[in-house]
Amino acid sequence: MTIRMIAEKCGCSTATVSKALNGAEDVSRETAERVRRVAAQLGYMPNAAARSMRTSRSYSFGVLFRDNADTGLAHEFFSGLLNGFKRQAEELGYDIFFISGRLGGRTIRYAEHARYRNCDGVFIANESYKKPEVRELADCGIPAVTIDYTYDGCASVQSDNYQGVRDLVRYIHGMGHRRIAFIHGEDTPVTDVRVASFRQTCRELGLDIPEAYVTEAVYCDPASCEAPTRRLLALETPPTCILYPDDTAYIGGRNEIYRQGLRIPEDISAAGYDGIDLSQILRPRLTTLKQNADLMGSSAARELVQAVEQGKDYIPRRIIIPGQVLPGETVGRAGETA
Amino acid sequence: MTIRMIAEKCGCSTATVSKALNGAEDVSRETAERVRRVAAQLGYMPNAAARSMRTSRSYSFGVLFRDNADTGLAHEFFSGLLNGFKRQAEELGYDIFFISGRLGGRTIRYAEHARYRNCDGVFIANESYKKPEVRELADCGIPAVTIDYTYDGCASVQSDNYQGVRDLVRYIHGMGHRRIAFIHGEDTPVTDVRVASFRQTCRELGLDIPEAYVTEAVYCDPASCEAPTRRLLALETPPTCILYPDDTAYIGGRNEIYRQGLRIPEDISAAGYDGIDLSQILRPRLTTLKQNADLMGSSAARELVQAVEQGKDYIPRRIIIPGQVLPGETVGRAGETA
DNA sequence: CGCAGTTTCTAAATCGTTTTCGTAACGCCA
DNA sequence: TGGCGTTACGAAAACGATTTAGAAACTGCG
Repeated sequence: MTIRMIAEKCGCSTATVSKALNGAEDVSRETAERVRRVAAQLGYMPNAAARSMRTSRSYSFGVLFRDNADTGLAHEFFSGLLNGFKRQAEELGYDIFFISGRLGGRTIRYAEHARYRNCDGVFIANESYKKPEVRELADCGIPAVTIDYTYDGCASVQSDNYQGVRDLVRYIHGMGHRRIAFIHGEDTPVTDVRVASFRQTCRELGLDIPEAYVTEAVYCDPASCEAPTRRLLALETPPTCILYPDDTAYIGGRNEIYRQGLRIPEDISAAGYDGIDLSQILRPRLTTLKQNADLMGSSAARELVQAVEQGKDYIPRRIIIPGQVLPGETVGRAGETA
Repeated sequence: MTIRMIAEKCGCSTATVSKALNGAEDVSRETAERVRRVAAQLGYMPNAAARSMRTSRSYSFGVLFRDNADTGLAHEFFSGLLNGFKRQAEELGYDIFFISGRLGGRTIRYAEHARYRNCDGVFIANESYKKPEVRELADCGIPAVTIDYTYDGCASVQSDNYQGVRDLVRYIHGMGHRRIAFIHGEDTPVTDVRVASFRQTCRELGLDIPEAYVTEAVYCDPASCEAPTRRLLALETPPTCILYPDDTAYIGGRNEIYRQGLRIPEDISAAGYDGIDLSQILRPRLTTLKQNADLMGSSAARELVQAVEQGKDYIPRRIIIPGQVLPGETVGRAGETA
């Protein structure tokens, strides 16, 4: 079913058919209707490749997700991000495909891949922004939106990690806790923000946080939280509440706490981050901060469409999406102050 | 950078450039090398749309994943499936994009979407195979591979659910259990196979399974497992081990078991299905059956490439991927027989 | 009737690649 | 020299859409 067949059946030219289907001005209402009727009847679908070649618009977005580790899509935060992006992008008329570093047994740079597929925009999430190859992609002239990271000249959507940690700490403080520890994730820009917010918020609240209370583990790696948890519990004045890098990592802490014969939250309180399903399934229900991954994804899609359609006029924006404290049962009321 | 620019710079025709880059026979080695050198130097990338139009091959696969529910990608089994498929497809030279029911604010049938994008093959996973629209996609002439479901004329990759349940039950039987209950998922073809295997295996083992031992919950829905678990534990002769629909759903059972003041595995044993990360993180570590999602995905990609490249000659195959019992700590040794 | 203006349509070029078919050049042999 | 086979290359035609520039038809007006 090409445009030519419709033209023949309608007794008009392909130009007219094209214009009729695209709602151009200079085609009479009757002709337009006839063309559309015939097209529908023949089950016509335009050929994306042909259209793309002529218009140099593919109506597709490339998505860059970490492809090495298994954690690419498995993590609920990122799958939520992708879902939100996908849904909104499709609603606005763009399909999405994955940008990868391999194609046909050969290694290919991300930017090459994006150019090869002619994508109109790229969505960069869950990749190491330090890699020069990623920066090349962000800078290669194709509009891009990044997640939780700012390149200049590039729009970004960021989870409000500063306010998130702040809200969480204030909530915990409001439950009476004065000795709060933070086992944070490995060194990344996001971690920097969270730790900075933690320290600043504690300062504002007049809490004295010993250095030993701020320690490092690995995101999504429960085992990495066991030793830090053990060390915290063994301190002379242990914390009354521990913040974990994320909900998944919390499991490691929880295992360690139980192993020590302690109860949550009676003996020690704990909080996670992300607000994935798991956190709400566990008993006691985890107190955590829910990141609005879906909204982040859909905002990114809307922003990317703006960037594409405004072209040169577009001014990159930074969109901050707030999270929300999800009070669970793992942060109990602490009676006394430290 | 088009092929024409390379031609000019090399002083030859576009035909020669094309042939040189594609490794055709009738081009001298020197010319081929010169062309390739210039192409690399200019950072040439072919235009996928143009190539696709000419060859009517897009080197892309459409992927159909359930897009309504949130569970689309969040579930580790499906994200594993997708990851495996994606990696292998890209290795073989195919990009992947998502087929969806919406495009540009309009509703579109899956098959239309697939035709629009000219994809060379489609990968159908995690969708209700009962929907006529899905069947239309599978039948629309584009080679397709389905997961855990057989359409005729269509290749499929299936997890060996029969053997999986069988292995799991035999493992549990080997641990001394004689009263085994199965809380299975909602009515789907996969569930049918698992329940059939459960009954048959029990029969082979000479176990008498009362009707009340086989009951229904909902996949990935922990809450749905609470009541069935409660009912099982309240029976006059309760089971000594309960199989859950999947690892996630098990959490609901676990919560209920703990609420009753019982211990796992001392008082009651339990097993999951899927072998997602969560199962190995929990303490006690969950005894479960690991489905090899990654291998299923990559097998599907290989099979789809076969189907595409063999064309008419291709004979659809059904590929069965075995799972593996992951012995954890939730199935204990049962002392006596029932 | 002639002219200008408007509406509706079409011919043809174009996007970047692959592929077919033709042919020039060359070497070889009789 | 003529004929033949081989090798290396190029001209040109596709693929299916959009778009530009212009033509045809019609209207209205003096």
